[in-house]
Amino acid sequence: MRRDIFQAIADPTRRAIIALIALQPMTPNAIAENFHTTRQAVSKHLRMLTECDLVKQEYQGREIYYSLEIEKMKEIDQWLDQYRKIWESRFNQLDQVLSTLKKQKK
Amino acid sequence: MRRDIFQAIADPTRRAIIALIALQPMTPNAIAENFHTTRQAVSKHLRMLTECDLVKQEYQGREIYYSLEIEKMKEIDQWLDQYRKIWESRFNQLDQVLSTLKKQKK
DNA sequence: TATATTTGCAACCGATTAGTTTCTTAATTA
DNA sequence: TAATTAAGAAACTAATCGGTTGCAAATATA
Repeated sequence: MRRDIFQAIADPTRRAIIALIALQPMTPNAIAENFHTTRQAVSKHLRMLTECDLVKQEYQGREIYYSLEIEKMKEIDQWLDQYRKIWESRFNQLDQVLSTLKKQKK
Repeated sequence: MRRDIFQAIADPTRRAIIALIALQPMTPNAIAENFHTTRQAVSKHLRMLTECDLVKQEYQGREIYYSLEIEKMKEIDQWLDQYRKIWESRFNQLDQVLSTLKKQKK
């Protein structure tokens, strides 16, 4: 089974779960109330998110609180970095063109 | 068929294609040479990437040059923004704790 | 004009996915 | 202690995915 962060965020329900538990830790039941699926389906998503370290569990009696492992999200940011460099350099090129045009006007 | 940018970057081959054509426009044949799959499989990936506007085509005779639509990559960056806020605020909180400790030492 | 090259599309195949229902385990509460 | 509640695991299903082979269309070249 492929189990990386890019696979994890590919599913819209999982992205919604991530957004929910980013705000505060939640139990599977509480999370499932926000979706039109069964608790078991949410549980499977949580399992996958846990397996790729995007989410951590905290046991409290028979309840389990899930919360976002924000550090893991940085991996996406790091991957994006190579492309950020590209769009920033393009922006700078545009900036140069604009300032050259400005100088010519003067 | 689901066809959004998060689905598009979920596959490792597609991420590799994106990285390749970010550097310079390439034809499907040239791209396929870099992978252990058929040209047709690459073609299917390119079709999907094109359908969600991550890639643009430029026709040149019977050849088609594919290149990255860097603007589209910003969408991931924008989605990440909500989480970037979280990890930056946590960092600031840590920063505050550290500076408080420093003051107490003095 | 005949042949070769570049490409996309359709049909098919096995594996994976996202969901369901059913069941078990463990903790709480009446 | 018995009933209830929270959660995960297993088995199943329909749909999708990533890949293949075979084909057709369009362009380039001999």
